[in-house]
Amino acid sequence: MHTTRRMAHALWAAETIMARVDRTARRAGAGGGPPERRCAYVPTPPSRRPMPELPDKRTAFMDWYLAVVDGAGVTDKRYPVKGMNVWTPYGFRARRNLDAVLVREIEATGSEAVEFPTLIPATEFEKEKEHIKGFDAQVYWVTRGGLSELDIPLVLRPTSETAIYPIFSVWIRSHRDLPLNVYQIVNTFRYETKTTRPFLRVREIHFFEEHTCQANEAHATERVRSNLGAFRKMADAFALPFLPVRRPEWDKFPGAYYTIALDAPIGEARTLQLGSIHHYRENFARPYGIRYEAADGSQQYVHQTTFGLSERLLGAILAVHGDAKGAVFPTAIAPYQVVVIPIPGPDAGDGPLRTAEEIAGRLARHGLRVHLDAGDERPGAKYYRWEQAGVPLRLEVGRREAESRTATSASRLGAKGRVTIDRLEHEVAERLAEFDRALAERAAAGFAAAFSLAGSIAELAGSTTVRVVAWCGSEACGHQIEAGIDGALLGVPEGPLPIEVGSPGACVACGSTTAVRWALAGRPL
RNA sequence: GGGACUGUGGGGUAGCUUGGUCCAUCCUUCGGGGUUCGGGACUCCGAGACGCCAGUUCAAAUCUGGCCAGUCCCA
Repeated sequence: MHTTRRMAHALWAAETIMARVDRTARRAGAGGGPPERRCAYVPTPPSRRPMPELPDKRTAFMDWYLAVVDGAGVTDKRYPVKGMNVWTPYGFRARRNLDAVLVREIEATGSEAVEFPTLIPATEFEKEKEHIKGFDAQVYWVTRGGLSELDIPLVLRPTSETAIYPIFSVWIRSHRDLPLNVYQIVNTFRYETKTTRPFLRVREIHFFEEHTCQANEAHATERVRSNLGAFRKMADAFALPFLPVRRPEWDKFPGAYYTIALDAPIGEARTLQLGSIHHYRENFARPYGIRYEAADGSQQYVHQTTFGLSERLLGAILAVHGDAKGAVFPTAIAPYQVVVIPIPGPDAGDGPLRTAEEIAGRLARHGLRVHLDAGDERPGAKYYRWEQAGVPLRLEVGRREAESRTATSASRLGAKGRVTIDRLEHEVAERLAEFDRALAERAAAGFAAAFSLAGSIAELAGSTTVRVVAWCGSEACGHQIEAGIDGALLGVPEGPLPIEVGSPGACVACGSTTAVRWALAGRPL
């Protein structure tokens, strides 16, 4: 069996992790520490060696990104299927925290969780012509059940429109059933042929998708706006600046009336699509027969929207916030918001450890995600490790601190200080808030510097920022712009531009002055 | 879809040209002992690999073929 050895490796890895968890659990049991020690998985990068020098983020972005992801210990890439990675306990904490923010914000807009099956009959999948054409080359097929061929093959959902809409058509009878706003967080599958990257391009996608049905086009447009508002709040929580952009016709979601992509610039003219919001009009409602009886007795098709996000959002957070020391997690999703490190020392006794335990216990009871690192490593090694892992705040307790009832604090962004144990909860909350503010400022500065105006096609060559260009809207001109930047015409921003550029004059491609608007051009990852 | 290249312990590698010196090198990692502990400690002992299948040969990590997996470039 060709997979035997690699599967053995995978099993090995699983056993290693389980052994580590057991060991940690045993230690915690013996020590009787705070509850956080029960599953204190310390992210252990496959190699700690290359850390003194990460590749340069600006000039070798992808090398840097892969090293950061490795060092953060959030995923294990050794699973023997390309593009399918393992979430480690540490990484899964980040994902769960991220999902919690998505759920909170989407439910605040009146959406409810559902879950549809993973497999879709080919007959349903093929109902929407444009849609199947868009996904043709990317779907996994299930053609056998046990030993027999299936009479109707099944697809592993690449997205769930065609799984959900047949059911919508029986759920919806009357205008009183509208609007219908539901979302699910499930895994979807796309057979990527290009190189896969952890979180950014994967074959098994951890997918958030909202599907809604509205009475008419205006209501659907309103839902798109509402989704955009919800995403703004999510992005705020992650300190992640982005720009909503209406994709050009040739780049919209298959079957959509229009697509609004949520793009984040990540340096050197590169952009990362964080998610997308689609207005389908009646394009799916017609083939799937999703109709309702209006108040006046007439039969109407619903207008649908969808809103999709994935773990790529986590990749973007790592990509945007990470720096020369490794990952940086905003407190909203940090697996551990605070790590407490006791510093034993020859004449310190057990004061530092006891004080560190007290601190960790109190912060945990206060509702913070805190980790006590009382392992055998030397303090310096722990500092490096938790910096790589992106923990926002570190508290150090040595002899001096234990004696003076304080802790030394060090923000992942560099700010050092001291907290007094009397006012521990309050002061730590303050430090975390400061950290989030500083992180947002740093990201905002990067965002502001990520765009510039290009007055001609020639100027696009070798761009190091995302370019703002005047565009007449024609596809031919769009492709000329794409050739000029060796990337993509991202589309027309929804709302204000990120930089002040006045009003557009003539299209940079054809020189036309009619229907000219500002558009963005960049190199999507 | 077309082409080029790569596959050695958990991670990174040396060895491959010219088969034998290889019960496979070095770093890291992992387990155990001891000394340590305020920015990646040291030391002693131990563990772990030639992608898979065939072929050639006295002898294969090394040569040949097929397969599998992956990377890059082009479309």
